[in-house]
Amino acid sequence: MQIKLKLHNTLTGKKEIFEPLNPTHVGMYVCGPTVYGEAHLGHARSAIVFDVIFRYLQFLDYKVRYVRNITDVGHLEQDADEGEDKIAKKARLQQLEPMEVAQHYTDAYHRDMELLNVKKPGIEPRATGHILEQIELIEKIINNGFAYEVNGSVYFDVEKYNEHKPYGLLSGRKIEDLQSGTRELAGQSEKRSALDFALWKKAAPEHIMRWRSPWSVGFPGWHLECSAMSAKYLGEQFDIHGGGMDLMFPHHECEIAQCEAGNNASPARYWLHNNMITINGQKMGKSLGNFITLQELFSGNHQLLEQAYSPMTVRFFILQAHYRSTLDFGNEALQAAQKGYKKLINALRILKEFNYEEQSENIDEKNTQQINQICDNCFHAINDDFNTARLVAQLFNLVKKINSIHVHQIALHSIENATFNRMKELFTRFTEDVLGLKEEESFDGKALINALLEFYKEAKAEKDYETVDAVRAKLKQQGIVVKDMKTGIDWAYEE
RNA sequence: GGUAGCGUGGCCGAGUGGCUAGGCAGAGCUCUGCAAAAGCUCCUACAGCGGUUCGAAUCCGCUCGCUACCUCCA
Repeated sequence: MQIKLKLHNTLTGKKEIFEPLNPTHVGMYVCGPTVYGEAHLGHARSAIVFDVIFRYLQFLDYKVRYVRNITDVGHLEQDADEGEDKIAKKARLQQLEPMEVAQHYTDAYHRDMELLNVKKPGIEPRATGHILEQIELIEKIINNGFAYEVNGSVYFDVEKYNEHKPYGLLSGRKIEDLQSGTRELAGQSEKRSALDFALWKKAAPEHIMRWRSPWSVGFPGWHLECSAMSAKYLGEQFDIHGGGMDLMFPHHECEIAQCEAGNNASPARYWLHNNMITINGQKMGKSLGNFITLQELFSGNHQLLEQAYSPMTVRFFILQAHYRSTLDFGNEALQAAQKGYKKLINALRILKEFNYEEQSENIDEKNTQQINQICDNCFHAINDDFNTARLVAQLFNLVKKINSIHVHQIALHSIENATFNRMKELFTRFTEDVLGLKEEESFDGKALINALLEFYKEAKAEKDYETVDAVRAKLKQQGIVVKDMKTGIDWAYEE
């Protein structure tokens, strides 16, 4: 069965059949986090959405080069002309080296991503490690006449660029509309137009993140890193560029302009944007201060949280919605996700234990046909712009079949052998390999040992030595020895 | 103000012209020492008003409500 993968391309506003530049390889670049704070639910969504896309492309046997950057030169805060680097600001507050702050939050991000079972990208480049590449790109843009230098800073000339190629294609904006929407800062700006953006900024004396360049000692502009790093690792043209919808304008728009102006090529063929997480219908974000960090979610330590939610619950919650829809946070929804996740994972466990031996002579045509249909539907769902919500729905249809087989309402061997194998393979691979859901052990091993020791104690009191020996043997199999001491019963790891 | 989008059953959330998504919650039944799990059944909605159509949640128009982007943000 061959259905083509379709994806929604922000650049065209349409669903298109995915055709990579090279039929066997895919290059994908996703905007990663700016590491000046703890990762929150929004970061998780973006990471998980593109993780699933990465996983599914691999499932389809593409060789994928996945690049997700770490932004450790912060973007400018507030107005460009008086901006202070976010990382530098945080560093001053905490009396730390900027790189120390960046490292701390990078580590925190990695820790959270690992908990969420997000695969590591193939390359995770840092902006500070690619200052030279950024300088080179600026030089190309200047040489092509699309940037100008003022007092050691370099700005991108949006109007000039717009004469060459339309600016605003990605976000559906027209330069006239943008111009009417901005107000000129009288005399304060070095920029020729309010729409222009910085490629290089001369550092003020107190600015602690600084590098030498042909123009000044300073730091690169807000959008440059992604252009420089994607070109370096994926080439001037590659297949997929992803990120949050909030990055569409101006970040991705500027990226396109920079690449066109410097390399004369539109960087990505397909632009994918995930929608926002909302909280009471309002966007969750750093700027609004209404975000919930992943650590708070995992620990339940937040005013809005009624309980802790495990990483897999969070992952499942995100996958139950399509990535281009907003997803509203709520305790009720998270609790529903928790139950749903466990239902799915219980079925997976059962399925793995089925032992199909020999096909019976009486084939259950109806169920065999239905299972095949559901398997087909799984592909239709995921191939339709990575619709994980529909895929999950189909997997739950299989859960019903799996559970019915488990309680012998459907006879295992009445399902056609090939169909059973197909179900087993697809259910497992879609759940684990594509959706990235895994079994999460929610129990406490030590509590279980203590529970067993209760029985041990009771049996001993009743002089039921058969049970006593059995319990001791079972625990020993797990490398636990029971210690009968005068002071009470205890256990230890077997030495 | 400009641009884009959204409004689906108690909750979350798919669906873009006919073919009851799915999860959670609720009700009943089966199973069962009790309970749970599981299965089956039920609850069958598309903001409002008009229009197009044999047929609309789905297309068009209007009205109401909400949101996002235009400034850093996943």
